[in-house]
Amino acid sequence: MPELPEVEHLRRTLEPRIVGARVVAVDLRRRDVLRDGAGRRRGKINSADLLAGTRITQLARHGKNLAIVGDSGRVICIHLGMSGQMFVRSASPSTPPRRKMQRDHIHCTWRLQTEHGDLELVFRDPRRFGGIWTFYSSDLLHRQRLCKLGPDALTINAAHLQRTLAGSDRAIKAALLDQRALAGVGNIYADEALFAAGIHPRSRGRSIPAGLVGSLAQAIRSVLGSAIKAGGSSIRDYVDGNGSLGEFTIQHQVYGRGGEPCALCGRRLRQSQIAQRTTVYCPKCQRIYR
DNA sequence: CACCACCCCTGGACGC
DNA sequence: TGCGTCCAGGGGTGGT
Repeated sequence: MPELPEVEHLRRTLEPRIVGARVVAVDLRRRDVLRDGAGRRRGKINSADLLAGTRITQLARHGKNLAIVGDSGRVICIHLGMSGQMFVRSASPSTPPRRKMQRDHIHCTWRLQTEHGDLELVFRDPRRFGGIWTFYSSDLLHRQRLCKLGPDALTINAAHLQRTLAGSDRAIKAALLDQRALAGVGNIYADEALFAAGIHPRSRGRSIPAGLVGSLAQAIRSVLGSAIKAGGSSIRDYVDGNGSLGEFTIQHQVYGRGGEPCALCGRRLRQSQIAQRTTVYCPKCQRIYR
């Protein structure tokens, strides 16, 4: 399940391969992965909306969103949801015949001309929680979509996190998952950052001492930063821009380890539901502030 | 406004 | 082996 580190690693692996490439054709196999604000996109779509005819100039990321910018000014924004993948493969000489039943879950492909030959960029998403948004300009991407998100979690500082949490009555875990407050943290890294900062996930935001909010901001940056270095967590469906599984090197301290002993104190890690998400924490190392 | 439950969707794990 | 059931979760929507 891709969160910020996986999307950033994806951006870094795609960038050297596709920036500078020309998009010569787009094959949209499933229209309903195209989104427009809220739900499925209505109305006509032409391939220029999906960057056909442009040269890719830039890959950008905010939170879990990946933006691909073309020299026409147009931008597509990809969100991987739970099971989305973007990867590059060598282009087949001719388009294979489309089967009646599409079972590979590949919803869109872009044929790219590069100085090293033809490539195919692929968007695949079995569970279809992800999607593709199209914009006429970077400016519109920001004004219509990214403006709804909080600051990127990699750059979060104590002052901003403090401001966000100041009036919050809800569980800190729920606040960290709220992309309007902070963009990029998902279930895995929320649990890991709270463990690293020694804060119980059910603590109320407003009750956490300011100094500890600073430690939490630091923990968020640090947990995300080391996950990026390791190439993402590679749980389940994640692959990078080359289609490779990640390193599997990240040792999660709490995520997915309910019932196992805490790495610090040896107590059994507890598991419960907070904000509709499975949450794992150490009842001894993580203090609750009510 | 703040917060929360529900829903979308599929593959994989598990029980029988 | 095969089938049914349950579960994972990001984020939008609608209710309180």
